[in-house]
Amino acid sequence: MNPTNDPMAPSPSRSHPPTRSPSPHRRILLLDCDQFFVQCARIADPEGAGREPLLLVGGSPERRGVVTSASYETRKYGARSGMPMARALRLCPQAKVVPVPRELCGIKSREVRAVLARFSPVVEAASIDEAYLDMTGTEALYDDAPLEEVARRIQAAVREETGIAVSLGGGTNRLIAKLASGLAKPAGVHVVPAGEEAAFMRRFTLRDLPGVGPALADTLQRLGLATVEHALERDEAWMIRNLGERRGAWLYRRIRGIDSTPVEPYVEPKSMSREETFPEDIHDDDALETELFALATRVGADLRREGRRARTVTVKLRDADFRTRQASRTVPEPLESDRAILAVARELLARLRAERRTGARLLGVSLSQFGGPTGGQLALFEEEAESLETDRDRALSRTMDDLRARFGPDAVRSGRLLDR
DNA sequence: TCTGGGGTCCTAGGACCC
DNA sequence: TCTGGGGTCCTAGGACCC
Repeated sequence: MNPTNDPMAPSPSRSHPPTRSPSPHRRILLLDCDQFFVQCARIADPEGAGREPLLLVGGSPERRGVVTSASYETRKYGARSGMPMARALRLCPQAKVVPVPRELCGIKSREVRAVLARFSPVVEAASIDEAYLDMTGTEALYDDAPLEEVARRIQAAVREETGIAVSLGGGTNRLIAKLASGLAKPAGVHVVPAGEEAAFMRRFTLRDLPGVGPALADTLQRLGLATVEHALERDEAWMIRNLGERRGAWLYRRIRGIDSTPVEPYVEPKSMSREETFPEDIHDDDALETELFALATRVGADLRREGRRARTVTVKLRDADFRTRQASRTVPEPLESDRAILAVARELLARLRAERRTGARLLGVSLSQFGGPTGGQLALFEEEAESLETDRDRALSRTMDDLRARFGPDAVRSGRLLDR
């Protein structure tokens, strides 16, 4: 099967400028900032972090932190992002540990995106340090230069204007671009020509594929499959029999380099959350409620800042033994006030605590189901909705937001919003 | 080794409706 | 009395990504 003839591929028109020679396939780039948080930490502190090759960016071991980004030099010792900082430091004791420079990372990320916006009208920020660009139909803009040449221009512009070193992968779809970017690092460009997708895929292990994590890799290993090469020998029916309808069909396409997922400039968020891992487990219910209050008001402020309301509140609790449990409740009328969010969250936390009473390692509050009320059932629950949140609650939360905006986050010590 | 914080998507069962 | 199928919503848990 030829991935470039994928009938699911979106038409390349959209808002693109007219093109002299419309290409029969898409041209997709993935830009990935090299060790992004390490680069930001070095820009933030040129004299300190900037001069230290052995640099680990992330949470301190005392706070049970993990590595957010490990410098290339520390990776030689086995340090990796996502690893507990305590372990990374055992592997590389000479390393300097610095916290993530959050604000600067946000600034740099926006700067990079601003550069990319000049190169394509279709840019999707996949994460703080990654973006997909759909370059389909922009050939004329770049004098029909090959995709690789365009990628190098983007790379140079980003470096010049933001000081951030990036790698780019390119191909006829997102999967190919993503895998190619891995080969491009550090500070390189790798473009897979149209028509060579299937051959390109043969070099990877199954675990290399985005979407294949430890669990699926394990399952596949038990089925006798470790590499793309191996998996290509099985037909689709075999995949579906062993992995299920959806996953089987998905993997069958994936190992052939087929991916019709479009590049989407903006996707509405579906949830927002705040959570915290405590330096030490919390056993006391009152202390836990104090943390719940802080988290609920933070996520509530986030919600109102985005002008949203939410119908579902979820409380997440991680016990001392790392078992994670959650409880959620969906109400008929969307909420936005701290008092209402907190009222639901307290009830959910009480339920989780009643089911299992051990030390709490992590607590989180998440909001989802944004938007209007459900139809139909509305009348039935009007009274309950009214008791959950009143105009007065909403007004109070907005006032608090204003005060914090004017006088700082600690301006208002709102004692017991809990009790009205 | 001792495991962050912010997300997305999928599955599966039960309730409820037609 | 016993037995349908499909759709949607809600809840809980898990996999996965950066």
